[in-house]
Amino acid sequence: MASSGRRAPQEHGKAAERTRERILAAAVEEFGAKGYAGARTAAIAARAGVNQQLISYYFGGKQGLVEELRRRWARAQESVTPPGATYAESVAAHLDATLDNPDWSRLVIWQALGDGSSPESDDEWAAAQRDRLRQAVERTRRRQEEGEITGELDAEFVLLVAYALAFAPIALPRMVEGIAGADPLSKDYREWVVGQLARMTARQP
Amino acid sequence: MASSGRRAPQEHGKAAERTRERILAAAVEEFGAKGYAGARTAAIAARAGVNQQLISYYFGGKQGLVEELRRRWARAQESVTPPGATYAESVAAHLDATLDNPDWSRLVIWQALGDGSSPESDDEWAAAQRDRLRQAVERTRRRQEEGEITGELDAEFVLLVAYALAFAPIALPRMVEGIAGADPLSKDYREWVVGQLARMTARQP
DNA sequence: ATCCTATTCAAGTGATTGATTGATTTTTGT
DNA sequence: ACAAAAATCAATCAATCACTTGAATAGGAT
Repeated sequence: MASSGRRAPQEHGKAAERTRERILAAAVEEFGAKGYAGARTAAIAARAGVNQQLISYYFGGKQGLVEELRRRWARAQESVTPPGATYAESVAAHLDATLDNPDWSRLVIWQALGDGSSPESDDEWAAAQRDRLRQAVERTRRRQEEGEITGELDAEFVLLVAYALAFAPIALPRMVEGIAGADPLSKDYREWVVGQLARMTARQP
Repeated sequence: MASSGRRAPQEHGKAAERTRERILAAAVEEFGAKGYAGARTAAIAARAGVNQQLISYYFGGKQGLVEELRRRWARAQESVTPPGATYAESVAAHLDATLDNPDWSRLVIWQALGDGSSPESDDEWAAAQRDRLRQAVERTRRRQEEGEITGELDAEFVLLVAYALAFAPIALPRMVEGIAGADPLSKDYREWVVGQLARMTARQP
C-alpha cells in the first residue's frame, strides 16, 4: 500500500532535491507576481524549466505547493531576530529581510488579503505569529526603559511604523516611490527610513 | 445599425441607473475580497441580486467592470483634500477615507500588486497620481515652515508614515492587530494613530 | 551492462468560467 | 392601456486550467 500506484515522493534522492527547490523558487515568483488565483502551474513549471506534471508529482498540485511554501515561511520566520542588536540594526535587518525578497513579501500580502484556497491559516500558526509580535513589542519596550530609544511614543507605535514602512514598498510601490522619490527597494530608501526612524526615536535632549 | 442586436447601454434611463450602481457596489465587494482573478461574475451578480448577464450588458463583461471601477476611483481621488485643515485633521480624514471603505482600499492594493488583466494604468493617470503626492508633500513641508509640525523629520517621512499606517490595516490586518492589540478598522485604532502621529510631529519645546 | 530513480512526453478528462444568444417577462413612463 | 425599456430565463459555446494516466526516455550508481 505504501507505494501502490505512485512512488513515494517523500523518499527524495539527493539529485531530485534540487529540482524540488527550483520548483519552489519558481512558485514563489509566480505566486508573488500573480497571486494564487492568478498563478498558473504551467508558468511555474516553465519558470523552473521543468515539466508541468512534476509539481503534481512532488507536491500534489497547486494547493500542495502553497502549503509547502507556507510551511517554509513559518520555519523561516522563527529564526530571524538577531539577539544583541541595536534598534537601528534591528530595523535595518527587518527592512532588508522584507525588501531583499520581494516575491516572498508579496506572497505574504496576498495571503493576508485572503487570496482564496487558503485553509485560513491554522490557529496554531496564528497564535505563534501573535507571540512573535508580542515579543517584538516587549523588546521595543525594553529599549525604551533602558533609554536606547525615546519613551515619548508608545512601543507599539514605534514597532508598527517600522513594519509598515517595510511593507509599504511592496504593497504600494508607486505611492512610496511618489512620496520618497526613490526606488522603494533601493539601498537609498532603506537607509533613509532607518535614519528617519532613528531621529523619530531619539531621546529628547 | 445603431441598435441592431443589443440596445445601447449608454442611454441609461433613470431607473436602470440604480441597478448599475448596485452591480458596481457588488463588484467592489467581490473584487476587494477575491481580487480580479479570484472574483467571479456570478458572485457579483448574486451580491447585487441581479442576473448575471446584466454585467455583460451594462459593462461589457468582467474586464469592463474593473475599468469602470478604476475610472470612478480616479474621479473620487481628485476631490478629497479638505483645504483649511490642521495636520491632525488631515491625517484623520485620510485614515477615515481608507478604513471606512476597506473594500475599495483592498482593491487598490490588489491593483498595485498587479492583479493581472490590468492595462497597467495609463501614463496620464500615473502622472496625475504623482502630482497629487507631490502636492501632499509640499503641503506637509509648508506645515513645517509655518511651525505647525516639527521640522526635525523630513516632510516625506511624515507623510509616508501617515499613509503607511492607513494602509497597513488593510494589507496586513493580522500584523497590525497583533501589534496594536485592537481592531485595525476601529475608531480606537484611528484615534491612537492620530495621537501618536501628533506626538511624533510635535515641535521640540 | 543494468537496475533504479528522475524526468519527460503525449493525450485526454472533468470541471469551472466568462460570455453569447434569442425569446420572454416585468417594470416604467406617458 | 400602451409602448419602450429593463431585466430574467434557459441553453449553449468556447476557452482555460488543474490534474491524471500510461507510458517512454535519460542518467547515475553499482
